[in-house]
Amino acid sequence: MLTLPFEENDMMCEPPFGASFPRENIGEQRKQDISHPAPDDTSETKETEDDNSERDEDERDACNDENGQHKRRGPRRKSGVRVERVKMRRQEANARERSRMHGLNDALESLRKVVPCYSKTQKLSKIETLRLAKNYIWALSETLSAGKRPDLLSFVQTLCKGLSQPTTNLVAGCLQLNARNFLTDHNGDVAFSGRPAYDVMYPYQSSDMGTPTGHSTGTIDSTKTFRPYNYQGAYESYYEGASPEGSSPHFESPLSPAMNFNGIFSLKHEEPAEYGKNSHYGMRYCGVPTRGALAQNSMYRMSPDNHFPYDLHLRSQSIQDEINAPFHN
DNA sequence: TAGGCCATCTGGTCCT
DNA sequence: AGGACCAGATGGCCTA
Repeated sequence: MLTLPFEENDMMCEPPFGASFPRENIGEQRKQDISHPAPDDTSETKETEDDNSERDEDERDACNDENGQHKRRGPRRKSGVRVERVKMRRQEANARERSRMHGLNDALESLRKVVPCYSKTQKLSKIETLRLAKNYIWALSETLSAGKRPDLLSFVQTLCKGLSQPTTNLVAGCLQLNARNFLTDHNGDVAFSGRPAYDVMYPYQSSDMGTPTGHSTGTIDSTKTFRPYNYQGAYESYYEGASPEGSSPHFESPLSPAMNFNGIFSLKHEEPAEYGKNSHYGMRYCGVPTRGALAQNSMYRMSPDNHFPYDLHLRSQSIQDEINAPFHN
């Protein structure tokens, strides 16, 4: 049984109209008044109206029965069949609608996994996911057009534009968490200690990047301008001697987030098994470095010594404080 | 308890 | 006619 019995649905839809009527959408009420004849004092559905019409018909039948007896006429029976069919179609439509919404939610979940902050335990709301995704695209575009390495703080501030305070905190928390992987050196510059944040969150086999599963667009080909970059290999080799994860979160997963850049982003993320444990959130640096033409002025360029593509300027004070500053004004 | 978020139902509209 | 899409309504759940 996919839905509640029809009668129950009717009951659900029969609260007094005035009692539940919005709230704030006066303008929409006008719109609704145009498209929907205003119900008197109920929000009965069309189906209930059908039922009412049936009842009315019954009453008319009863009234028209000169003998004072209930008479069932032909058309009445036909109407019952029709109503049954309407009910069935309505239930089928409900099932389709549920399925459609599930598909939409699946897509949204996929989106959650490729935006910079993902937690299985503390999911971003739908609206925040969309906002963050938009900001993320915007931030990456800005960075690419700027042609230089982004400042982490400004990058995150762009990410957090328009986001709610809780989401901002979450994103900032992601960065702070992963910022622990970075230690400032004596010059105040940033040196990386341990695996890069991305890698920490998404460990994968080096070979996976070359042959990403799913919708990879980046065939490794030396003739191509862009080619998928093997984060793992580069970072592992570069930070080989660095301290291990230490206290940073470590997620064991054979899954690989394939990220290829071929003029467009092609992101693939599969959820690490350990993801979300201990309330850890992942900040993934989804910029894709190349060794080709783009690399010339790109912040994604991987220098010969394989520096981390992001120039991280971690100040003494909390990143989160700075990010949150606009909210306190 | 109020408010936010979500799933579901529902009817309207558009398209095939 | 029927399906897809959309938006409004509603109730449940959760959290501050």
